[in-house]
Amino acid sequence: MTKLTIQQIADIAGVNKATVSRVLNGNMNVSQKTQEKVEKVIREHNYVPNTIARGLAFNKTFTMGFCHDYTDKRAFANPFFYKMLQGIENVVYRNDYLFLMMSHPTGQQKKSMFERMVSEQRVDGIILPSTLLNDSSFQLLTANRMPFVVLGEKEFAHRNVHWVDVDNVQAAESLTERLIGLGHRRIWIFADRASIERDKFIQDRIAGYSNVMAGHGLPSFVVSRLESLLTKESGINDNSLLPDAVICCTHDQLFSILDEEKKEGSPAEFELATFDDNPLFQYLSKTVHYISIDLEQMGEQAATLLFKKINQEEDIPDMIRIPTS
Amino acid sequence: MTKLTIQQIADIAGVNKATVSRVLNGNMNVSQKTQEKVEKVIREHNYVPNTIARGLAFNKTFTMGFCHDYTDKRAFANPFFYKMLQGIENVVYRNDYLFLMMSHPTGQQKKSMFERMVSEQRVDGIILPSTLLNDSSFQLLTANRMPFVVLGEKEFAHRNVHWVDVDNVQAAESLTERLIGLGHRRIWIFADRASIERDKFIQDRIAGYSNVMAGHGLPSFVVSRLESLLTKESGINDNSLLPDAVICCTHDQLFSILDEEKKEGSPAEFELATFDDNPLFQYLSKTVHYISIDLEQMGEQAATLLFKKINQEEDIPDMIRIPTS
DNA sequence: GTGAAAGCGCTAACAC
DNA sequence: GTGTTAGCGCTTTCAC
Repeated sequence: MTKLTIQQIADIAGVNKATVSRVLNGNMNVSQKTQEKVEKVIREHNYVPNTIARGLAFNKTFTMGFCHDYTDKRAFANPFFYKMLQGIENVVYRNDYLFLMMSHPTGQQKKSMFERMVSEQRVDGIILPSTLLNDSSFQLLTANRMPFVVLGEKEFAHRNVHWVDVDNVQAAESLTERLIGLGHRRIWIFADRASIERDKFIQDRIAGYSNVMAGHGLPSFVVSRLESLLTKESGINDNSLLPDAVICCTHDQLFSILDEEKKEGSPAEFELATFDDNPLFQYLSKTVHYISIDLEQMGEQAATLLFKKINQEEDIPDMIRIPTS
Repeated sequence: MTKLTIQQIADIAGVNKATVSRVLNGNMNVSQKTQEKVEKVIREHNYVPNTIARGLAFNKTFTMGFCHDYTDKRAFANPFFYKMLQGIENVVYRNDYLFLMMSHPTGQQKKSMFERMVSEQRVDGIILPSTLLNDSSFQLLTANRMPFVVLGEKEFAHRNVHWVDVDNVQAAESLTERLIGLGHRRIWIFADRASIERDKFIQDRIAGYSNVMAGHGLPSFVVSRLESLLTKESGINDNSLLPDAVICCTHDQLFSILDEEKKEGSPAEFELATFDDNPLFQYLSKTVHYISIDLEQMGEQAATLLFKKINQEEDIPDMIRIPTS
């Protein structure tokens, strides 16, 4: 049994292939009787139309792509990343599209799958993480008139680029409120100096933290040196001068504190908090407070936005912020 | 600048589109002069042929797919998984194919992307993990004459299925040799009862371990209860009756031992060993010996095998075993 | 060596 | 309501 074509179905049903096409596409100009007859044949023969040919006729692929860089292991290690993919798929489904993933490894001489997919027009639109948006990928996308949506922090400034990102200010606010609610008063925030200047999301997190601290009449402390957090090296013995809780802006920082504690042998006397969950947390001796981000919603928003671009709708928001909980 | 077609290139170059096609496909029936002229136009206009149309003419997609189940987070959490994808891409490249990934989540009512990709013939072949091969996926693949290769342990017995797997016997042998080389003599192997009976890869690992132990005149101990490994509950105080090294057949078991040690507060006095690396290992207080598997090679082998099937070559091996180091 | 024309499987504009 | 035909962008006979 070789793959059936629309012509064969038409022959079996004793109609023209155009009629079969009409049935397939829910065109109303078909009599009840013919429709049922054709549907019966389709069902009995398990006929599935060839989307390649369909795409050629429509000049569409009915496919949405997601691009990742698998040299960036962090994303994949995060199980919530899959929640986001799930969110995208939900929306892709509703639009009867296919969803596929492709790679765009950094630092390769040959064309990445991303570059090929875009230049060969194998997808109607692409979702990509902000880490992959740079001059060259932007050029490629626009030169090929490929609609795209970016996930993550907005580093690459350009008009006509659409973003979906987490609301980091709000996230930091909620997290700080939570720690205060737990009775903490000497809450510090830990971020490295370079990223404070460079990364918008770090600045947002610090801003959210400061807002809440100020609102409660508490002082803010932004520290960027690991040593200042640890009793021994700071030489401070008076615990009241040290934090009772530390918010780490990134997971790397959180782990650096834990590593240091392990080396010193004695756990510092403060609680830890950070953004987003991590599968490692359950294996740690210390409890880590974190604020979780609804990545499924983030995926859904990104896909919805991309469909709007694909369908050339008006009034597309430049940026969507996902709240946290 | 809208997307160029072969016809436009032909017009610009002042030749027939068939000639352009011949140039694109390296057909030799083109004069040196014409060829250079056409190539120049192609280069100057950055023309990339539409693979969808190309595929329609060839009745091929020039695309290889990889299917995963993102409800199974283990695979993705393992950074070496990407080494495998890299291996696949290497081979896919050499064959001038595209490579894409799709999902096949378990327990969904609607058709998965995998099911759609297969039934709509969007790929020429598929690589899938053994966890996803079952009666229904097998049916679908064969009904659509879709070539496929399975990665991982051979659970689903069926003629005409091709597998690429790790050589678990050899892996266990190397690991055991290593531990003996480190001076260990009372080496035990830990595997849960159900999987000893059910899983071929566990049986292979135990076999490899037993071979080497026997070869050194040492006794083999296969244990499947956690308690028998831990001093306190076994009530044994004589350390010489307990192991000095334990090989865990799975990472789950390794972590169950670590959890138990943490609860008891005192680390057991034996070393741990297992198969395959894990990003968590560096965060553990205890050193874990492991044997690493060349997943890049595994990916390459799988893709090579799949191309052989796609090209309907003869003499395709049913199964390829990847050695470990 | 090159061009003209048919065809891959499908959709859509136009007849009837 | 249904059939006919042209065409999506490409490859591939088959002429010349």
